[in-house]
Amino acid sequence: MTTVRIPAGWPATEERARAVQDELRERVVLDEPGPPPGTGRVTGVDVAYDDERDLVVAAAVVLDAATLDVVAEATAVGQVSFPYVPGLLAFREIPAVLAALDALPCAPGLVVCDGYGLAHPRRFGLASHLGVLTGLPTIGVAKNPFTFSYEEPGPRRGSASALVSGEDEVGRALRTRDGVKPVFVSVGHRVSLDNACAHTLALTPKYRLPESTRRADSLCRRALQEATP
DNA sequence: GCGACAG
DNA sequence: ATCTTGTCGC
Repeated sequence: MTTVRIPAGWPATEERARAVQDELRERVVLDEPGPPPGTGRVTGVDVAYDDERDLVVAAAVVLDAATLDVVAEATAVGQVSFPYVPGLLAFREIPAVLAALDALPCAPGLVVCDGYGLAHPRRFGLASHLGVLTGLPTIGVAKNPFTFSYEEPGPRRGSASALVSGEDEVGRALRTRDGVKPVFVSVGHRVSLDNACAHTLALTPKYRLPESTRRADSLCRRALQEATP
């Protein structure tokens, strides 16, 4: 397990963090379709915390997109770099996620984040931010609708409806399993919304959440246990 | 002003 | 995120 380094100039206040989002937002690429589902590699990233010691552990798990077999994995531990503030999640999670991605022995391909991308108060969520910093194609798959509204999609797997912020469609509520609560998909960087949903469906042959995030979630929890006496 | 609010 | 056992159902 490698160690997290907090990037130079990492914001220390909410005001500065919002300014960074407003600045980096300009660099998001939204006009690329992204890699075709079922090809190449897909990497799930997730983070776990120990609030007692202000510890954070991130995991990155690389899957073969066709078989969903694990190809590689890496973890990173470090000190928490920012409190949890709705809308500023990226500043809490990204340093650890970057360290885990750096520790991988191979290229990650498409990165699937636990959270949002475009669906964000300033249109620059975790997935967008990670995409801009790494240049990698990214998407966000969240478990909750955050502050957004949506119409309940149809009951079957594959049904989807718009995730709405005012006038804009910022993502999609996507049913990944029959009769189960939808997930909330949004674009991060260099991937279209249709393609992001197709990837999400390809990653959910058995469970509600993408196999990538399930793997990353269990790995970072295990690693946190081992890092905590 | 008050409440809600990804993880 | 995290605290947490058993339990209902395929």
